[in-house]
Order: sequence, then C-alpha cells, then structure tokens
Amino acid sequence: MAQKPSIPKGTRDFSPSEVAKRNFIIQSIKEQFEKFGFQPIETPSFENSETLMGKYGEEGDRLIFKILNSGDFLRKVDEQAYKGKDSLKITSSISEKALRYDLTVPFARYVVQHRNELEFPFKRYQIQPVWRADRPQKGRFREFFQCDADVVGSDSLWQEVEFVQLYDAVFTSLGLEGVTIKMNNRKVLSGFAEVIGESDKLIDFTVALDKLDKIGEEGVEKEMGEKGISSEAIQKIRKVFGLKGTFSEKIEVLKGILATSEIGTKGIEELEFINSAINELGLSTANLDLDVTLARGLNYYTGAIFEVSAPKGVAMGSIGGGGRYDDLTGIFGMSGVSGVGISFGLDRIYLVLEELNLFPETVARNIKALFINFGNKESLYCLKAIKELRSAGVAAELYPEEAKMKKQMNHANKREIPFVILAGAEEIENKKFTLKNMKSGEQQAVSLENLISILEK
RNA sequence: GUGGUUGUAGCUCAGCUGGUUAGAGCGCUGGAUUGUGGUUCCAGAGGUCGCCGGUUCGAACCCGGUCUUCCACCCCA
Repeated sequence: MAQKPSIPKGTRDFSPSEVAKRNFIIQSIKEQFEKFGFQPIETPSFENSETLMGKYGEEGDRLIFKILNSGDFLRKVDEQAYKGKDSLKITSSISEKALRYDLTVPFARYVVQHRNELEFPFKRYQIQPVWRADRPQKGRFREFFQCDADVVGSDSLWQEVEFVQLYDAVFTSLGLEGVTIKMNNRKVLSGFAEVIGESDKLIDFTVALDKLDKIGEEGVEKEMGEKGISSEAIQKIRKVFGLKGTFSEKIEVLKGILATSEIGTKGIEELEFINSAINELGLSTANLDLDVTLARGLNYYTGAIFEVSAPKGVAMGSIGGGGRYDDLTGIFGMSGVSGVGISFGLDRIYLVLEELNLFPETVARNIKALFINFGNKESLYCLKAIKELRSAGVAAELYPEEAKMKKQMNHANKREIPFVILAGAEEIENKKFTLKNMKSGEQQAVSLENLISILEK
C-alpha cells in the first residue's frame, strides 16, 4: 500500500456504532428542545469574515479558520502590507470567508438579517459543526458539534428558569444523573469590581477569578496583583473566594458584600428569582449551584451565566454553557434585543456517557435476520420472504454470495444478527423456513406467517 | 501561539548499549468440517519501524526537521 491516507489534526472519522451513539444524544436533545418550543434553523458552514472577526476577542480571531480566496488572490494584496510581512493585513485581503466558530454569532446575524420575517420572542435551536484552529486535547477538537438553544426578544427571567429546566430535562433523558448546573451573573461580577474600586479592570478581574478552582486562592491573588489590581482591593474580595453553603446561604452573604453596588444587587436579585423558582418547580436529576467564580470567556454575556459540569468523579471540562447577552444583535446594528441561550457539548457528553457506560445497548440499528444463500433458486425464494418481512417492518437481508455456510454464519455472528434463516431445497418443497436463533443455537421450521410474527416482536 | 510527550503488523504492545532475515497476543485468510457460527487443532498472509534528511562500516534505536497523538499553559464545548 502506498502512503496511508490521513485526516487533519483534531478531526475524526465516525464508525457506524459511534454515529449511532451520537445520534442517540442528538435525538434526545432535539426531542427536549422541541418540547420546550424551540424550532430548528441551519446556517452556512462559512460566513463572511467580517461577520465573525472581532466577535470573540483577539484570541478568538486567531482560532478562526480562514478560507483562502479563489483566483489570483496575491495580485490584490496591499503592496505595503506584503513587503512588511503584516500577516493581519494580508489575511484580510486574501481571505474574505471563514468557517463558523460557534453558532451564536451566526444566529445573531440570522436574526438581524431576517428580523422582519421573525415572530418575537424567537426561539430557535441549531445543531451543527463548528471549527476552531485550536490545539487538540481530550474532549477538544478542531471540528466539533454544538447544540444550541436560544431565545431572542424577551427580557423575562422566566427564560432563564426554563433553560435550567431544559438542561435538567436533557441530561435526565440521557440518563446522565447528578450533573451540576452552575450559575452566576455578570452583574454580580461587575458589582464585585465596583465594590473594590476596580471597575475598569473587570475583564482581568473575572478571568483571574474564574481560575479559582484550578490555581487556588493564592494563584488568583497573584494573578490579580500582576494585572494591576491593588492589594486593598484583593483584600476586600477575599471572602468571596471561600464562599460556601447552599445557594440561598451564598446569596445572603453576597447581599452584604454587594450592598453598596446597585448593579451587584440587581444581579443578586436575578439569581434569587431564578433559584426560588427552581426550588418551587423542582429538578429531576440535576443540581443547581451558585458559583460566583464562573466567568466564561465570552465577553458578550450581560446577565445570567451558565455552565454545566459532569457528575462528580468524571474528569471532563464543562459539558454545556450559556447565558444572557442583552445586546448580541447590537454588533450587527440591531440594538435593544435581549437574548439568552445555552449550548450542549455533544462530543464531551459522548465521552462522559461512554465513560459511565450509559449508552443503551439498543442504540445501534441492526437487521433482525440474515438469510443464508444457497444459490439463485433458493435466493429468489428467500427474497420473496424478505420482501414480506420488510413490509411488515422487519429489517432483514440475504447474504449476497453463495459462500460456504461457515463463512455466512460467521458473518451473522460478527454483525451480531440475532437470527439466521436457512431455506434450501427441502424448505422450498415444504414451503417452510428454518429459523435459527444465533444466541441459543435453537432452530425450528416455520411457515412464512410464523416467521413474520416471530421476528416482528 | 508557548512548553513537553507519542508514533513498530488491522488492533494492543515487546524489541537489550546501534550489530545478520524486526517479534508476541488478538484479529484476518485457508484447512480439519461440501446444510450449521461461537470452542479446539493445523497452516498461511500481513511491516519502507510516521515521513524527510544527517551521523555511522552498520540505524526501529543516535541527531535535526516535519507531520501526528496525548498533556500542561493560553483559551474554550
């Protein structure tokens, strides 16, 4: 064989059984999305560069896959930029399209572009691949699926409440019990920065705070210091680090800390509203927790922030996230439309279900019976039966070659086909079929009617 | 983008300090067994040792580059 073919870094092929399992997850998610009133849309794999660039911060721009222009693109490159090896400028002149980086920004574009056709509040879901030029790691790929549900055009906090319920419904239906839905509010984070007098360093502050569970209190304080946050400010915020207890207990502590901040107090009220509603409504298997260190990377969140982590004991990053962004469509010139949404990380959920052995055995579609091939005359007899079986809803097939019995039986074994049917000269004469159960080894001669009724079960 | 790590048969992996013709288990193909699979026994096929270059009388092994894998940052699903 010549040089073995390969696929690019961070991409994957999916085998039949993997596709079956992925479809199982996607089906469960879709079912819940639709139960909650979301409708599917799809957007193109690639967008105009200007739609994506600059929407995810500097880091995000670096991770966007750019598509090279067709034709003699170098001719149009700015001479100055080319000579100065200015990659940034050259990129914008040789690449006008880029692969989508997430589903939220294309959705914002969609809403603005179709604003006059949409009925608000508009609830959509979208399950499509996205691409990031990231370094792959466990559960991190360069091509992966996102499953998003968003509502635009409603400020109501009941939306947040419904999203918590939606998370619970999806993970419950997947059999993944004990996930933790962590919640925070951007306004609380702003409140912290305000209270300690470092409002202008909000981003640096939240990025450092977000790392608490990873680098510990000392690490966070060190990083905040490095970013120019004063030690008095850090002193003031320390008690937030060790915040413990139930959702409501944490709320009470935070009320005290943020009493002087209007925006912080607003954030607390929102969290309290959602929590008490959820307490009243109840969750099936998920837990709701308040995590004030939750910041998440996306800068466009303005209210609630969600992140879902796998049940304890499973080493996996977040398996879902989301939040409210009051002005997402503002970046496309349509302001005053509030949106809130959540996302499911399909690939990570897959890994978690696999690790916990939670895929039902029945996810893989398989045929019920294989007919052994004894020759052309017998095959025709079999195919007549197969036709009847199929129209009765039973998946069955004929082994295509008149191969040795051993080979045909083996094939059925490998494919884990539960029944094998033999029909040779003798069966044809008696208008019967020999049905063999591959598990028990038992076999019996049955009529076509019996065959159908047995396999229909 | 930074630092590290990995690559040998279809799969999981051995392979000594650089020394003839690179091995095992599983899997695969054929036979024992021409209408009965899984167990057993016998035989066989299958490798440019990721790729390119260098050092050496000699390289799977040492050196450089490159691709890939996984990991820690960065960031994030």
